[in-house]
Formats: sequence, structure tokens, C-alpha cells
Amino acid sequence: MKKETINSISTLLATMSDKTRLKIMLSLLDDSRCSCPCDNCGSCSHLCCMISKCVSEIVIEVNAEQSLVSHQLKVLKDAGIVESRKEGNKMYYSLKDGHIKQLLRIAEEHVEEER
Amino acid sequence: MKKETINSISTLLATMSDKTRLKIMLSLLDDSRCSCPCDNCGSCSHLCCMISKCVSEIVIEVNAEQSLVSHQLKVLKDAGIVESRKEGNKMYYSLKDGHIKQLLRIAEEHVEEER
DNA sequence: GAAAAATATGAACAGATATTCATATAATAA
DNA sequence: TTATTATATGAATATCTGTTCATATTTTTC
Repeated sequence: MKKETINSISTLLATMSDKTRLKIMLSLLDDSRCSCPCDNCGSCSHLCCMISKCVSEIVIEVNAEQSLVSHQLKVLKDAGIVESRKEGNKMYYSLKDGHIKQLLRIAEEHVEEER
Repeated sequence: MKKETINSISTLLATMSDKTRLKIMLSLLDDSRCSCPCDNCGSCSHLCCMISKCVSEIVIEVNAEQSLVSHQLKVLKDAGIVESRKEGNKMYYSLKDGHIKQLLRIAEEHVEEER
């Protein structure tokens, strides 16, 4: 495997491992609002199941300071994990692709089986 | 999601994100010696595809100091990512389950698509 | 235009951890 | 028994980074 690939995987996993960022990602794949017809929303990786939330919503859900959430959203965006769109003075963030969802699901499976 | 689960996922991903440990894990899922009949060894998560290598083999493959490899193998073992068995004065390590293989494969897919 | 709301950013600090060096332990060989 | 090989471990250091605080920027509302 190429050195560059190893570096990228390392960065991806390190970025995903922080607790604050983990909570942010999990709040972005919460499918409570999802209307995806796949009947499998909890575990699928369809982009249509990716919801978007503005910063202040995320701040409430992860129960962290606004500046911290903004800092970490920037880290997630720079890592290519989330994307954003502006609407008025609000900024909406969402997971960028289904791989993140898959990674989180498998990681959860793993730790659940470990106990 | 439970706080404890989030903590465990965080620890798992942080443990996997270190470059030295990543190289160790990748060397343990290298399937060049695998004789699995599944015809899908590169991407399957069968335990029969998990090979085991002794410390000195790993040291050569990841090109790191012996003490560093031993330190990181301990971290991986404590995290439940690898398991070990002793044979004479050699210690053989292998990946503990298929989830790690899946996580690495999806992470690799993700970073390859990003470029 | 001024105030308020929403978000971003810079600097500083504290805590964590990867790496190295030296050395210890354990098993094998001579 | 002594030497050698294989692995593990403890301590120290240096680097990295998550968090906080203060403040800046941008948009909306009054």
C-alpha cells in the first residue's frame, strides 16, 4: 500500500476518533427525519439518508460550546468528511458520503460485540 | 447512542489511526499467504484470512524499531484489535476479528475516492 | 444605521501520546 | 553456564491537539 494512502487513512481515522467530532457525525446521521424509501435507513449508506443541520442545532445536540463545534466542523470539512451550504446567516452541514456512515456502523458493531 | 458506546468507538478509531499501528494492522491482513477458499480474500472478513506474524517479521515489514513495535502491539492488544500466541521465544500476533479488516477496507475506499 | 443573531477564527494553555533509549525478561543454543 | 535471540517495559522527551476565551465577520431585523 502506498505511503500516501496510509497517511490519508491515518488522518481520516484520527479525525473521526475525537469525541466531539464523533458526536457531530452521529448527529448528522441520525435518521429520525429521513424519508428514504430504502426501508433500511439505520444501516444503509445512501446519500439520501444524509440529513443536514445548522451549527446551532448541532451545538444543542452534542452539548458543546459553539466555538468548539465550529472549530471541529472546520476540521471535519477539511478532512472531506462533511460538506456545508449557506442559507441566510445559517450554515448547514451534512456528511459527505456513505463511507462515513458505514465506518461508524461497523465500529459500533465491533465495540458492542466486545463487551 | 450511549455515552459508553461513543467512548469505545472513539478509543477504537484513535487506536487504529496511528501510523505505526496502521502499518502493523495492514501487515496482518496482507493475504499473500492466505489459502482461504472464499475466492474473495482481498475484501472478505473471514477469520480464516487473518494471518499471524511474529514481532520480528512485523518489525521488518513496518520498518520501525523493535521497542516501538512492541509498545504499539501492546496498545493494539489492550484495545482488543489483535490477539497473540506464544511459540517458543516468539510471539505471534493476528487481527482479532473481521471488523478491523472491514474498517480498513472502507477507509481505504474512501481516501482513494477523495483524490 | 444600530442591535442582535449566527458562525468563524486566533491565541494560549493543558493534557495526551508517539517515539527513543536503556534495560529487563524469557527462551534457545553453544 | 554463558551467550544469543526474541520480546517487553519503564522513563523521559518532544510533539501534537482539543478546549476555552475573546473577538471578528456576516446576515438579519428593528
